[in-house]
Amino acid sequence: MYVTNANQAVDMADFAQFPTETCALPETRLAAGAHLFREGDAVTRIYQVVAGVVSLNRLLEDGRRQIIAFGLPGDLVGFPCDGRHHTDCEALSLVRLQPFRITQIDCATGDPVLRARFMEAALHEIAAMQDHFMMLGRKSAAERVASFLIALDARTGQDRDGQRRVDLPMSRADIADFLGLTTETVSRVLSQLRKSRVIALDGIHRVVFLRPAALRALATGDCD
Amino acid sequence: MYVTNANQAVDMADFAQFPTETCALPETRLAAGAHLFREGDAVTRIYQVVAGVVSLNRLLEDGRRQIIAFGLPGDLVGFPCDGRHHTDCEALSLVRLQPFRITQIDCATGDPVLRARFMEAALHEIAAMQDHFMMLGRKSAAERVASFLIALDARTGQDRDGQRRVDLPMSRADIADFLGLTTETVSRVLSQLRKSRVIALDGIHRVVFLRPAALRALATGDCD
DNA sequence: CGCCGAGTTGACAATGATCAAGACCTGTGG
DNA sequence: CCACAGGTCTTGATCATTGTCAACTCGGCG
Repeated sequence: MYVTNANQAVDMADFAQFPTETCALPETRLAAGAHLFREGDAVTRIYQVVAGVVSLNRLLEDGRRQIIAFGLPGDLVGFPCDGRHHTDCEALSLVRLQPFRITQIDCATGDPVLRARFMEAALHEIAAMQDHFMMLGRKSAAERVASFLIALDARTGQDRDGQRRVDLPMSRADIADFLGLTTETVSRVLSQLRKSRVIALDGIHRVVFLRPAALRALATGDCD
Repeated sequence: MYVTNANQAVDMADFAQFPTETCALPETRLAAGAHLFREGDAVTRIYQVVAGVVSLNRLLEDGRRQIIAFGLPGDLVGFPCDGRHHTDCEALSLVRLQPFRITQIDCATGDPVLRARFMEAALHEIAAMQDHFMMLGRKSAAERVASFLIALDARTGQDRDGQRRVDLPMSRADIADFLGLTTETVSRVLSQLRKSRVIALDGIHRVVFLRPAALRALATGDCD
């Protein structure tokens, strides 16, 4: 999952399920904290997240971390480049994944339907990453957090009592590493949104949208 | 072109030329400042840069700009998503481009060889963008500029008198919008590198690498 | 020669990072 | 069921990096 402009829905979730019957590999399960693959690993499978959340990470030698994307249900993770993974993939919760053999995609012997869907997913991935660049390069801390909440809501938000609410299945540190901020800054922005009654926090890992319009304005910088 | 870690060569340039004979469309020429396409345009062609440089841009309503990537000779630009372009594409110099019909790629009627190369290019694009995330999210201004010079050198650098030298075909503002900085900061970092004898500036648009090792150390943060 | 845009440099401000302390969950064991 | 321990989260104080605003220089071109 990447963060997009408020007015652009993230549509990875709209993808039709991959045709599992054509290449039935058993579902993989992963406990929170476990790694599915690491940067540099040879790619033999790609995975569609069925349930739970994963993160795609890159590390710098000195420990700085950037989360490239979160993998939510419906997302495809593990795009190869020259046969290798270019990120770590870590489970943030109990995760279920549907694996697909890479051989079914990258050569002429594979399934054309699967290959076409894979191509489509890769192009969506590129478009989503392009949106995310704008955020990392040009948006303020408040804009980033607001954009993140809106994007997450578009993917996994629920209606309850006429209010949108969204779970944050990841830690503040994960959010910070995704947005290019520190945990302290993420925490401060959330507190500020809470104090200004734009959101409410229902426990640490659930956000209720009190004034969605204000949040949208914040995300796009229209509040000035 | 994206900026990668210093130790990872940008390899888009290694791609075999696309088989132009299979779908011979005439080369497109574009003057500096002209737009090849804009965000939202329907995608009918994708293009391989033959000569010159283009930039792929995204804009925020308030004018903030992020350059997603520079398109250097060999690079493929115009990846579609749901049939639309998701960035503007602007020529930064006189540019020559080889167009390809999108119909040859996205459906079963297309050329399999071309489609495979397109797939490969898309996956390389994803990997390159992942590298760039680390820079925008986690690197300091000096690290970004140093990384940028090294990445550009890997693509278009020349040897002369035993020294590497690289042209900067874009303005300081373009570099800033690519790196998520301001023109002033880019200028200051370049001045500082010049004063510390890491680089020399041979005119505004040419950099000579005096101490490449120091530049590499700077790019990866090893200088501390 | 003078103009004009791009680039550079300086002074200052602001945003977000860092460092530190305290509060709050959550799981474990008595 | 409660107490404790360890991590996560929040909040405050301070600092550093980078952005902003402004002045000035440089280089190309009429």
